[in-house]
Amino acid sequence: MKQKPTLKVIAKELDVSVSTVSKALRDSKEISDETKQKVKAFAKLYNYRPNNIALSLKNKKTKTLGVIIPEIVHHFFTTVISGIENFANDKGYNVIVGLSNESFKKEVINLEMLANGSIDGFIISVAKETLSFKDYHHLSETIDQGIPIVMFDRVIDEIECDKVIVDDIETSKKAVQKLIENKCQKIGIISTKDYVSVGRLRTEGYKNALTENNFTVDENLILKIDDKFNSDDNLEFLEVQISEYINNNDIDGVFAVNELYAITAMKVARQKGLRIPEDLQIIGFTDGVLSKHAFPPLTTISQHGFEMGEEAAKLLIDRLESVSDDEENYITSIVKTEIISRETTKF
Amino acid sequence: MKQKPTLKVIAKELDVSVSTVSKALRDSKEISDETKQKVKAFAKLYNYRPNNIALSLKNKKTKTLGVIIPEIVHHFFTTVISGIENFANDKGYNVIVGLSNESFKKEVINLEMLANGSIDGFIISVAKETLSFKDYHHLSETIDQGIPIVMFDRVIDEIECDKVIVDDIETSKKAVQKLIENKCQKIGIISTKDYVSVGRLRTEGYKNALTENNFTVDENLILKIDDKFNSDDNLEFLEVQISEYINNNDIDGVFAVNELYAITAMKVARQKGLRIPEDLQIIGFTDGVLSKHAFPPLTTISQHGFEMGEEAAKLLIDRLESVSDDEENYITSIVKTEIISRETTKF
DNA sequence: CTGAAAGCGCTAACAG
DNA sequence: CTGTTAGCGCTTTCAG
Repeated sequence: MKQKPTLKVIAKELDVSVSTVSKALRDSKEISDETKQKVKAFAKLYNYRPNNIALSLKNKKTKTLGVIIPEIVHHFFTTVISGIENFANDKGYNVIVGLSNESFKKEVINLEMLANGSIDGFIISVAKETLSFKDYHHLSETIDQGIPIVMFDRVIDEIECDKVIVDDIETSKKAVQKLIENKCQKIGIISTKDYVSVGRLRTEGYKNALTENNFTVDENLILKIDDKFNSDDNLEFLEVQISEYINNNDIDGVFAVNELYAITAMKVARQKGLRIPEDLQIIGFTDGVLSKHAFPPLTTISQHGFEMGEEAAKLLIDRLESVSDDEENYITSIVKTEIISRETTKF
Repeated sequence: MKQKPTLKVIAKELDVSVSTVSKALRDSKEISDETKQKVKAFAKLYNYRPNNIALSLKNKKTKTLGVIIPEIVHHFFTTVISGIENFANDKGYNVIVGLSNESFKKEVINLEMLANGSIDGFIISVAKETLSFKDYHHLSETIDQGIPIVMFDRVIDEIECDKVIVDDIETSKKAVQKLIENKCQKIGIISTKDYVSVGRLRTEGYKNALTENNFTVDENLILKIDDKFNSDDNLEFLEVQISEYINNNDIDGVFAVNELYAITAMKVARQKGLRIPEDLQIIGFTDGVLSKHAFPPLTTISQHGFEMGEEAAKLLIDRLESVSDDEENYITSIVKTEIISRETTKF
């Protein structure tokens, strides 16, 4: 087992000083070509690589980003991470991921663990529990300490920071619009509780589309699923809620706020003997594996998670590397969505 | 924006030395209760937290694990990460993820980027390209440098290190056995090219089951999909390969080496007018969202990714924290699998 | 052109 | 009981 060489050992070996080695390797013009050659050759031979930790300590920056998400077993978040990784790596940054499992406490712990020098900034999608508690002190405190945060997807209006979102209202409106154009008469929405910003906004878009088309908004047609916790844990619970909803309401079109809800609605509807899309048209949100491989393949709104990730990483790195502290100059970036028409809608 | 306090500022503020503060905070018995009280109160007030980077530099360990996987947009890997995170966090470790995108080069870069002090050890599932190139120098070199590696799922026999795998041969045998018991007469397998260890082994298990039951092994019934790259990128290619295979072979049972292959086979078979499970029974490998939400829900082998992740993290942390360097004492841990019977098999 | 020294934040051996 | 010092690996003045 051969140890990693340090500047010190190279210096000793070559009988020069540490600072000479350091300078030679960074091609300082203070150093003679001869020594440079010698040092570089030696360094290459022994495969010298500067120690990241030492650099971090010295430079007060780690070149790593902390990403905190509610859960990783989720196609959307996973594509976002890909986007972040992709952009960050190109810029020489690493990515540490922390999972909150939708828990406020775990989110706080993760944040604190990483805020002590491990990372330069955060990219975060807030846990449902945090949203429902409305306790954001951990977030404002880290920003206060000079660690920038970029929020994506589930954002908090009260916190000032860079954000990347989808235009939930507008997008949802378009989806419902499509259902209306497809001759649906009674259109429902399967959403989340209102404290989840995306659920609230998408519901708003749904309502907007209805009123603009002179449909009346029937609150009974708005199902707000209660799943504070990992949705995989209570699949059956989800199913009964949706099943009840579909049985009690004679809808012919439904907009679901995420893939899982859409898929489940489809399953339940089929059990009830409804044909899709003839009897019931369905549009989901988030274009993941489930939608693509569902039977029939689901018409859905593509959220472009990869681009969101890239954009979030870009905003964060820009802020980290900008010389000026434009504290007030926060930007919220809206990434485009598109409807991918597959087979759960007539057109 | 209030700066993070350091020992130094606390020391100055309280007019004691840095080491006194350090010792007081760690409850050293060298320090008087009075000073301890004072220091701790102050530290709490200003929310002091030791700087991770400084600790890392001092201790020569970072308490973070590097996880390198081929792609993150993949349910199995994602559950493994969850397992790793879960175990690692409990032990006070963080997790950095690197994605190789199945590329040899990116794998090497990721490894090198992190091996320079950023992490204490690696957990890795090897990229397909690396497997096919058979170039493992980056792996042996990092082990050589004293950085332990734990491989999972896609492992390399030639490299000595801890490993976490599933008993692919035995498990696949059981799956095929089930098909035989379900009265399938002509059973095929949809696998990967042989350089992917799991594909090779699962094919071996398939053959074993057949011969043990006095079936003849027909090489035509063994489809080896060629997808060096991200399978999402060439879905259609996958589909034509499987479609051709199903059309040319009159099989009534098929074992697919992963979810996607199984789902695709199902889709293709249905297009061909085959009823499932009446005309064709299908068993997949890896219990992910696709299998669960497929129509009909897929009978599959649960690979227990979460447990694999936990086990990998455990092996790595054990090795990191063990005093003795049991270089030779590598262990390969086999995690159990189980067949989850759903609706693509008769029983 | 080269080296000594200081410092990033922290710990620990050693003096006092 | 408290402080000084050295050192982790590196960069960067500042002297020489």
